[in-house]
Amino acid sequence: MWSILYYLRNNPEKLRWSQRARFEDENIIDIAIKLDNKWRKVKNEIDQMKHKLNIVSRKIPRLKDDEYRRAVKEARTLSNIIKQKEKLLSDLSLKREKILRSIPNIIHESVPVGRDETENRPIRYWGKPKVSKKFLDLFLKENGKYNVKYEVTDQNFIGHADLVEQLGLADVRKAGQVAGARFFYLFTDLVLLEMALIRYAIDFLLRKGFVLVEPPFMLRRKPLEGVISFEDFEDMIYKIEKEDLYLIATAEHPLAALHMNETIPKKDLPLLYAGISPCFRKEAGAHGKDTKGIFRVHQFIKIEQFVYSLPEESWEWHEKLIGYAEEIWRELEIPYRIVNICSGDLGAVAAKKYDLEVWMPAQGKYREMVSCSNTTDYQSYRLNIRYSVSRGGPSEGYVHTLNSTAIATTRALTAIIENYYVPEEKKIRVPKVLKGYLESYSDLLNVLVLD
RNA sequence: GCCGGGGUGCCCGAGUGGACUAAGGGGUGGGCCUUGAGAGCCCAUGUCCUUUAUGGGACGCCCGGGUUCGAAUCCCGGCCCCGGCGCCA
Repeated sequence: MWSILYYLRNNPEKLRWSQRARFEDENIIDIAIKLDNKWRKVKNEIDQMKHKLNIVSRKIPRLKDDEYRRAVKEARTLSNIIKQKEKLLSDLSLKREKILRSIPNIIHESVPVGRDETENRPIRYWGKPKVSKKFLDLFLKENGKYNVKYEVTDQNFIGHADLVEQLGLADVRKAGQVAGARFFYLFTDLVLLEMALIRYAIDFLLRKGFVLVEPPFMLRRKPLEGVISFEDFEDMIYKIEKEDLYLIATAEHPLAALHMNETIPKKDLPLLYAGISPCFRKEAGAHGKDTKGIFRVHQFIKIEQFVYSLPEESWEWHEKLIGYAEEIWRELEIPYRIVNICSGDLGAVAAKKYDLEVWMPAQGKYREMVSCSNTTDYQSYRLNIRYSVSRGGPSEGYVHTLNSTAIATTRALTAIIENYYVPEEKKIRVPKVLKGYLESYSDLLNVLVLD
């Protein structure tokens, strides 16, 4: 049974608590309960009337003359009453479904309760960030109370936006003229580095047992509604004019839709998919944020981890997915921290979310590179994805779905650029794990150095 | 884009206005049989509702409307798939 409906009928207090933790309307739960009860009552009434009608209707072909006419008349009357009542029911049913779907995912107990991103909780650190003196206070204020090693330096780091321009790696200004803000042209070195990142992430996930998928880059509204919430539509989704098609904002969307309306045999779970796709985002809710460079852009390429799991295994998988992302960033040798996103900052879809934030020396901050969510049955309910004991058997419940970034190219590039820039040489060193992918181009590289 | 054919359960496939069961086969789960396996036989195998019943009921044949006492079946609109033509990286 869908968890929202289960708790609505058996333990509504849990839903009220979740709503409170999210700083969202608690009354919606009681409205939903009332609507659900009313709907069930009316449905039951109609079912009984339909039963009567079916009995009359079925005997009609065996009747003659007066009996026949009487029965038809009775059936007609019943039929009309039912039709009227059904209008009420379909109305109720729509309202009920709408309100049920508007309830955000139930937050997990381990999610810190907090109002906004300032209350997100760092849970572990890796690496030793180099902190410029001018950022030290800020750094300590945010991270000082946690177990973090760091190194104070006199060095003044240059931001990636300035670097790519100075080194001729990208042209954001020209892209602005031809496409608008938050677009970019990347040139040889950066494109090759991007390709290397992609190849690296793909190879990494293939070794972990993921099935590599290139999904549709556009989706119809129906499947998209199953994987994102209404706000997401407004804030991030581009629509194709005059068609029922939307550009995907991440491979998560088509990967979740891959098993739409299916019942998956238990023994096939978990299903692990590594998606590769471009991602298109309006970034509508981000005016003025990260306007320079290629940190926050309208399009990028992303390698995404996506898992369908049994409900009882999804929390284990959540830890594994963030673990894989961490492995990737450890291998790239860039300091990071893992943040447990607090209740108020959690989107409607996720029950719990970890961000992996890497150290950006020029900003003096950790910045999000990876977002790893357990969406439990939020998406699987909407997309009708269940699991069963055996192939073709009756379903036992909804699967859980999880998603996590492996590598989002433009962001990963900014992290590499800032962390691997060697000012004395005006060069960018290539992380060890990527060298193998770039060796064959070594004589063509202008700014990247393989050592 | 145009013309033609099609969409039935987990799969194949019958059914073109009314049998209180969507035939039949396959798959899957369980049982019987067997020293064990296989074969064979039996049962089960969509969703929802029902103040919980070895119970009862509604719905379900691509989606949405309509006609009818009654629709998988007839009508209208949409989506998708296959074939042919056109266009095309």
